[in-house]
Amino acid sequence: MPRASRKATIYDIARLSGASASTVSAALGESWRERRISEATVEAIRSIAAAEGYSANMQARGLRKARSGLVGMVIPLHDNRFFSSMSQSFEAFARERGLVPVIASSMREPGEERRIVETLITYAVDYMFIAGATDPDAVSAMCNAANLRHVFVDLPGRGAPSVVSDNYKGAADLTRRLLTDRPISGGTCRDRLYFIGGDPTDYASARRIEAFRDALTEAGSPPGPGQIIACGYAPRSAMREIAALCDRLGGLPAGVLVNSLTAFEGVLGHLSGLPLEDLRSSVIGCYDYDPFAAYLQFPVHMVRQDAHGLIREAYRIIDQNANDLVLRMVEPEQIAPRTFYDRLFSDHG
Amino acid sequence: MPRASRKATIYDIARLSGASASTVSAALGESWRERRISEATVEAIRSIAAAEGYSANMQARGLRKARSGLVGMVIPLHDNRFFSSMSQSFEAFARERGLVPVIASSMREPGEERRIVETLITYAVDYMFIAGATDPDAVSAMCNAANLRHVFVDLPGRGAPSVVSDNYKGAADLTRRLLTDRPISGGTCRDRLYFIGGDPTDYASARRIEAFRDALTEAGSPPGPGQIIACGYAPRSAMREIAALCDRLGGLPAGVLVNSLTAFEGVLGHLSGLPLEDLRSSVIGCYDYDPFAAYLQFPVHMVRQDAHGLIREAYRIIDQNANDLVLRMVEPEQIAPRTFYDRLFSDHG
DNA sequence: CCTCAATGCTGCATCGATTGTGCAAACTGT
DNA sequence: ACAGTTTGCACAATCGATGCAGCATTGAGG
Repeated sequence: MPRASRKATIYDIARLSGASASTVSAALGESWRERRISEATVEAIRSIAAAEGYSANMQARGLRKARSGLVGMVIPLHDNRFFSSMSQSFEAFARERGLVPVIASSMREPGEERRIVETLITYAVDYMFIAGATDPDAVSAMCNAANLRHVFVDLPGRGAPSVVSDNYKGAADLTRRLLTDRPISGGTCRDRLYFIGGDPTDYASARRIEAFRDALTEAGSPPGPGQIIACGYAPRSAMREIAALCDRLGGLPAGVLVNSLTAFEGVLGHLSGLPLEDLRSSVIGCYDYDPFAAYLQFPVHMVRQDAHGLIREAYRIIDQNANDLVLRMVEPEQIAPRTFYDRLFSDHG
Repeated sequence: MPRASRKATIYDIARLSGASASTVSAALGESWRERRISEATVEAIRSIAAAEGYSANMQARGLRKARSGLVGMVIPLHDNRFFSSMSQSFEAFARERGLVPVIASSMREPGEERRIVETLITYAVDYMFIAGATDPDAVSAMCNAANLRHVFVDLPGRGAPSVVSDNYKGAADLTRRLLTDRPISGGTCRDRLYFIGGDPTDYASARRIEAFRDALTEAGSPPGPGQIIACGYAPRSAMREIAALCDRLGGLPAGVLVNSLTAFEGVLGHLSGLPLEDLRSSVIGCYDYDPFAAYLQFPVHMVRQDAHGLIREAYRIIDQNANDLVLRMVEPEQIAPRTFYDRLFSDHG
């Protein structure tokens, strides 16, 4: 039992075993065979190391080998179903490769994002994923200066391979589902579909808005100017906007496509104050998925993005050492109201 | 612009500035004043470093200083509202202190937990938080061997300071609320409250079960053997158990306290198949909080744990350098059905 | 008996940053 | 003008692990 407060080093093991530090290093690593250390010596050294509770100092190893064994990922925030799923997958794949994941959240602020990337570079992460980048070009510039391989996820960059959700297809399919449920009937504003939430300068939202527009146009009723209300992600502003919309129209419109769960929280804040009858005459869709939102007083069509698939593809790009500027698409999944249990249970057991 | 693919080091800056490496190191750090480097030299070195895009190599610094600037946290899983909130707070507090957070998930497996702690130790994290530890004693043993300060969160350990949610108070208050809503009336089994979900060997669940039992006893109706159904956290088993219970009783009981959101997903799978009338005659509580779950077809009393407060206290213990075996309690918050918006908006805006 | 090769290991420089020590030059006071 | 102090910096050791180059042994072959 090591009585000292300091951790044992290879020098301690060397002293205890009578071997040299380089032999200890080789014996504890993979290279002892090619360095012609006898099996007996290796065994002896290993048992002493185990007895001393030795474990390598990654700082020293990383310094010498110029790699850290760390993989970095930047996400906008932890406290979000989509991104925390990405974290979970990111970590699982990292462990599979014997790497240690470091996940940092940028709060969607370009400054914070840059600082995080800087930090990860100083820690010499072996490669990096950036999810929902706010300034992909700046990130690529920094990574290239540091010779660091990186992949953009969920929001593409021009400076590196990217893996994104097929926002266009997801939103187009969702819009078509809403239209099937509640076909565009009369010509009044109340008979139309509305798009609420998100930031039109945001890549994902822009694609979804485009799809919404195209799907409506394809159905013979291109959206008017007031039909797309990209009021950001905050619940509060979504609540204000849906209330204002209902005021303007004199009631709920035929359908609402809410862009993001946070905006949906706000919309719900308004809807929950309405009589159930009103809700039943409208159709609600939400881009993104929450199991409880699927169980509301009224049916909600949802889209579940494939966080695991996005990360899988990102790792695949890294594994293949592919540096060409690919833009890979991963399809989201449509979730019909109140049917998630079948899927959930067929997945897990 | 640095043409090489390698990152600039202090030696590069030293060469370019005509100063020595030690002067560069001092100039770029905090110690230049006490090392009596002239302000002019410092400025010159800093501008060259900036031009070269220099940033320190943390592996080298960490090796020399025997600290890494990393803080570790182990959580059971990322993909969970409570724990991802903890991640968010953990990261914010870490940044406030100029540290880099490393968060790893143990999947509630003791083996994985040990491996993660080992890994964090090899990366020389400056201190570590362990949330929902599965084997706190083993963790403490490893940390002590490595001379690593650590704090247990959400589930206490005997080997280090701990910060936990006041599970007893939260569950007792929730139980009393349910009793207020639906006072124990007749003597039949259907007129009672039931506790569903969680693992009785788990610290948090055990405390909650104890509180449930005490609150019922205090109300003059101690729970019978079948009234506490700790069937784990999986939605599937919770769904099976609530269905079996309703079968046994011939309908929904007077009230159900569901222990965890995941179990609640399962319960909901059953409840959603029942007529709304049946639900309205029962009262539902859930330990843990989800904004959408607060908007179901029927009122749900929820408990929101104070993830931010837990982490704040954990950091406070670290900051105070307090190593005595404190067990600090953080109170959860009761959330009445459908009232969360007031709070949400008063928080954020 | 001597050469040559294989075996099993050791020594030493190295990665990049920090820090204790030392040492000129400039400056102060007398 | 000279001792003593301050200023401003350079040198070199160090952190722990790695890997190249080399150096004794031992054994085989002629």
